[in-house]
Amino acid sequence: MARADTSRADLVHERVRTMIREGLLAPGARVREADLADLVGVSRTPVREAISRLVSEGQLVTSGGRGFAVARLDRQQVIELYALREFLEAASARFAAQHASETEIEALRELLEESRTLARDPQRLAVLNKRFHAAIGSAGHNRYGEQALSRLSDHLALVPGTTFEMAGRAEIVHAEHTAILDAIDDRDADRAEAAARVHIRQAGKARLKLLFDRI
Amino acid sequence: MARADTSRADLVHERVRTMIREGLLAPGARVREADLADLVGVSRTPVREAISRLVSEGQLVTSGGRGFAVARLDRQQVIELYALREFLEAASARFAAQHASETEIEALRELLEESRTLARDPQRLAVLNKRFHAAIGSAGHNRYGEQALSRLSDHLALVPGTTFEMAGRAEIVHAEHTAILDAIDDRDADRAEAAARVHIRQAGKARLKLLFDRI
DNA sequence: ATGAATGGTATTGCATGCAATGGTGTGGCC
DNA sequence: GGCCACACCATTGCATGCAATACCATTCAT
Repeated sequence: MARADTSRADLVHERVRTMIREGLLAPGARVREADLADLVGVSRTPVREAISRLVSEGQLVTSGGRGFAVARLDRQQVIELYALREFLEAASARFAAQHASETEIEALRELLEESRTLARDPQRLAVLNKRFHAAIGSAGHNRYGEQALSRLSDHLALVPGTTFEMAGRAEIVHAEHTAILDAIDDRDADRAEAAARVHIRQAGKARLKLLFDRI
Repeated sequence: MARADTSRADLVHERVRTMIREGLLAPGARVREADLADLVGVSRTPVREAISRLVSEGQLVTSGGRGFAVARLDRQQVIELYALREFLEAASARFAAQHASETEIEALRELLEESRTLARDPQRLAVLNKRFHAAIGSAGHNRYGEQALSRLSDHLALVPGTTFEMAGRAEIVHAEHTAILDAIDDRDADRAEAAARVHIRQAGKARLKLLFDRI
């Protein structure tokens, strides 16, 4: 079985990522090789490969001497994460302004419409928000940028809560997203980059405020 | 043996990275699990973990149905790499301007001096150049930024040749590095960011020219 | 009652063995 | 002489088994 479009290790890796993203595996939660092996129905060997990758990616940490745990970010890490995100989203927006196809821009427009009209609850808005940023990343047609962004998004999933719980946040985000998309649509790379940067700076501020209030 | 400061998988991973960085493993070179296991003196299990990580990082690719090979970047990938690098180095420079200690700035100054006075051959200059950029990354005190930069540097190692082979390149690089460091020293984040961006754009142009000429 | 020592146990780290797969070389046939 | 088929072999994917370790609970002594 030297071939398989997706190895069992990939399966486990993806499964854990999803579980973290969906909150089934919260920061600090313990992760055991044998448990994962049972859950996915494979032996410990591919599980180890997946875990090894997740540790090197920073999603899991080796918990003392006793197994692994989902990483838990401290305040400083969240600050650093958003500081870098400012640049990565700015890069994405610029690339999208330069390289997005008309179809991709339309898809972005639809995502924006959906979050404005259909979505009310914070959870759904948070999902749509993630999709919007991922779609910009993919519209930039830069493999390295997209991968860096996807990894950063994995790390963001380790920060508890969503800023969409805050009153008025949805409207602000919508306005900022619109500004980014309009700039991309106009093929104005500088403006797209600047708009993305402003957006992430505001998002970071909101996030830290939320984190500070609830801790 | 549930504890070891560095597992055998880490050892293999680091070893391969180093071999690629130092050119012992050129892009396209075949990589076999058993060979690596013999080389490092471990069994195939930790080797597989390391390879799995290297593949997910993009350093290795699964070569058809037959084993692995060191990744080979095409022209488009090099373009994308430098497009992203512009942003990551800009981020690094900004962070360094904001957070570098005086000691770190002094170390940067010394690296610059060394490459101006001591180094003549392209290989040595390329090494010093890498160290300079890595030092800026580390002086920024942003874990995520530093890791993203280190990963990008691994990818750069997959591009053959060095621009320091080009006549007059050393002087240009030195001037641009000086501009970045001066801005960091002045704690002028905007200027540092802009200078880094200009530098990488020029570096990218030089790199593509070199690649185009030799292919 | 509290602290320290000790044995048991949960859990990882690694090696080995086996099966599956795809390429590669060889021989036969047209 | 060229082409196709077949068998072999190299190489990976995975499961299992064993050893080592650090935690945890329990017990004993003070």
